[in-house]
Amino acid sequence: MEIGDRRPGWRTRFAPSPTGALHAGSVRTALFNWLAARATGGSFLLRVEDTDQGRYHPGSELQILESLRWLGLDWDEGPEVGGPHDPYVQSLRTDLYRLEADRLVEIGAAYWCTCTPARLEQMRAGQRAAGRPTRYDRRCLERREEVAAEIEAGAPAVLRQLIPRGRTEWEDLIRGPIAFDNAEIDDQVLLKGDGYPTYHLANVVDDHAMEISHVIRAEEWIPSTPKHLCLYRALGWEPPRFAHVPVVLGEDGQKLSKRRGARDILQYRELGYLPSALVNAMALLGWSSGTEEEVFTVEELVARFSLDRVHPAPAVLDGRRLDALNGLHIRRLAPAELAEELEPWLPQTTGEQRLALVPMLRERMNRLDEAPRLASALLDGLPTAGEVQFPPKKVDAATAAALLDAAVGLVEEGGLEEPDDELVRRLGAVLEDRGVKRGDGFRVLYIAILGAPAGVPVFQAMRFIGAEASAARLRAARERLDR
RNA sequence: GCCCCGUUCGUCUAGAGGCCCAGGACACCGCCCUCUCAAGGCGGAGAUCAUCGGUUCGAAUCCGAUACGGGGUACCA
Repeated sequence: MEIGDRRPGWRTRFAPSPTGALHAGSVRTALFNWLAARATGGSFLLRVEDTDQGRYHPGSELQILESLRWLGLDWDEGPEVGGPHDPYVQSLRTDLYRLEADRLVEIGAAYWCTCTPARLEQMRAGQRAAGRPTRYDRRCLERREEVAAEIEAGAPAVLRQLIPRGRTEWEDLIRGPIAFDNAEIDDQVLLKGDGYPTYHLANVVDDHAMEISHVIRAEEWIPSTPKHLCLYRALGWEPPRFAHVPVVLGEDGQKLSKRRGARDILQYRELGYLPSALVNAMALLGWSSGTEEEVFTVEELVARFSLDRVHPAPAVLDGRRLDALNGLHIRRLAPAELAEELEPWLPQTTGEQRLALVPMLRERMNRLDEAPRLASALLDGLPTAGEVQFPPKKVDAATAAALLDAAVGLVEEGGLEEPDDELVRRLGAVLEDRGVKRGDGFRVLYIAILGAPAGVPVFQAMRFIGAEASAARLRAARERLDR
């Protein structure tokens, strides 16, 4: 690295509004912000944007914090941890917005408006009918004295941004240059009738106050970025860099939305996904390492992440790929770690039991919720015979009987102390003598021990349930043959 | 309607003028390994690089138009 090439760490932020749970789309945006901060040795801030009282959803703030915590996206400043720019909740910062709003009025970058919603609606309907863009017609800008008098008399009013003439452009970190003709930009409401700021004002004031260096947000914000840039300019502030990340689409190709059944990110925990796998999968939506590696721990992502490797097209979260990735992450866990992850899924077990189960389960599951099914015959007893064909195909009853007899004898003599290879050899000999393939013949043992022709390795299973239980199950199967 | 963003195998993507009659991953199929099922290894199938037209000796890569998809167009964020 050359001298002068050192860039200071980025200050990024995730600014959710507490209107509901987080879904994969919003979490992916949070993740990119977090990764960008961590990758550059900067800071990641969390800010609650609760300026819309109408849409406030009680409890969702805690849900959001828990989601981020579960995924390991820790914040350096924000709710609960505080920081030099406290508070990190917009409803507690209204004085600040009011102050800057007054400044904007003074310098002529904003004006008060008393138009009623009904008039605005009528105005837009007319514009639309005429094939023109829908923008505020600045009626109140032209009648300032009247407006002032109306407000004096107690009329409700909003503050509008006065968009200057010209062009507004910026170099988007993901999309390159983007330009808007200011004539296309509406005179955005900055302060609502209830005194709260809109996102547009609050976001600019806070990002500046909190010294955010890079605004990484979803692409739906592209059309309002010029408004924000105009605000920065009017206030005399240097704007941050902008990066608009692509949206995440559902498997139906539509944008994820709560309305269309996008699931709360915490539901993935309930479904048996590991946070590291989810983070890995979300990082791969739009971002790629540039190498052929794709399975990454969170630390590996931090070491590799860079915003300029983000692809601008929307991406679909593929459940099958997530499952496969989750399986890979499960297999990457140390046995003790997996045993611990399994606790909620196998509540009837001890830690020691789970550790013994891990070698049997780890290659066989992509999601933790598969553990109960895989371990059921070992923990809950043999399932009822049901539909299973016994003896299985390609195995005659006499061979099955001989195999089971041999197995019972072996188990009772303490044969389970022997290594697998030895057991396979000794029981396999019984089958070979009768011309039955081991693979076919051993299904008899699987059905006897697990109640199904396939499952976790049968000798390991027998050791887990113990010699006594194993012998009992083998005998029960032997008796079934006689009936 | 108006504005903006996007478009490579079913899905996620690599690709920044010749290395690409396009590479990887998931899913799918086959083989190997093997006490079953998996896991793992190897191989296969799968993309006229949205379309059309330019630029160029040469284009997935540059330019333009069109189509399609997405987003915005609120006193929501």
